[in-house]
Amino acid sequence: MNHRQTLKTILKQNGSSLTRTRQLVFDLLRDKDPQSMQVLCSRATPEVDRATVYRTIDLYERLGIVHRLNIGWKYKVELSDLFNDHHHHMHCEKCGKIIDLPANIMLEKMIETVAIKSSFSPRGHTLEIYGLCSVCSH
Amino acid sequence: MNHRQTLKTILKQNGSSLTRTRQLVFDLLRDKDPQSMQVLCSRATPEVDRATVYRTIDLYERLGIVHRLNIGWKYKVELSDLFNDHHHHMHCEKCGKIIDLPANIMLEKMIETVAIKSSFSPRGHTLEIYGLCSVCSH
DNA sequence: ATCTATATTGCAAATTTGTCGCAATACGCG
DNA sequence: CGCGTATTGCGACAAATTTGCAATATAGAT
Repeated sequence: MNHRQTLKTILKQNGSSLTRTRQLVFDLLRDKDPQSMQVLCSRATPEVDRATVYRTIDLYERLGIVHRLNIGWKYKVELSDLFNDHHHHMHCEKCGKIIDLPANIMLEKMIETVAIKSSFSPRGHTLEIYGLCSVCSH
Repeated sequence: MNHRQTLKTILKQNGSSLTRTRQLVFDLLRDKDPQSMQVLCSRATPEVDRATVYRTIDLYERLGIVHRLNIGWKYKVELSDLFNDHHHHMHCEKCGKIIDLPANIMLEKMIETVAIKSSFSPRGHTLEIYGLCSVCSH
């Protein structure tokens, strides 16, 4: 099943539909990794109103379509693991670059395990590493 | 070195000083784990002005004194590992409870390792697990 | 302790970010 | 095509965060 279909299916399960607007927001999320609402909204305008972008992201987050993460100060959004390989981020505090860190099965397993050990039922997690990228670290 | 001294030293290294105001904000952070700016500001008022609370938290974050984390949608702040044992958080999506998860040496080590393997110099990381707490999961 | 240069703070205003109500429009389904 | 419901735009709000600037506090020298 391709991504568009997946998206449509998830929306439908929720009694919602894949409108032109929602498709557009999805596409904007698709072609660029973590982005701020600021950027997202300005890229969506004037096709889509700011309020609608917010509403769409709200919906997408509730349905697990997007994922919100802290990069530096404000948050950014990106497509969830349903549309992306599960990964984490490393954030260079100097140049601001965001580097994807492919998930490591061992690591994921361990994270899940420690949660379960505390009798928590994990649905997912966010791991953000901050420090200096290879270029900035010397 | 006690915490007050540590704080003072860090500030001094930055050419800043530990003022009455900054001490107060520090104390507010101290006696309650992750809190929103909302709460923090209202607890600080009227001793300290809202704008100053923000400025202080900014400074504290730049200096690694506080740590910002996403709990659901909004963020909260807490003292960094310098003043707390390093730990992660589990966030119950139903009741909103935040559960501290003591750091696991094995896990921490592994996180550091994967970062270094990608020639990144990690200074720290944030791990937030979301899902359902033991009470809400049935 | 007093003085001085600089850092910090409060206050009020501006900006930015996120929400809401509601009438107009688009969508899914028969 | 036509109906009933979901979605959107728009403008107004409300909340959160930032800024300029004059007043005040602080560190360091005397």
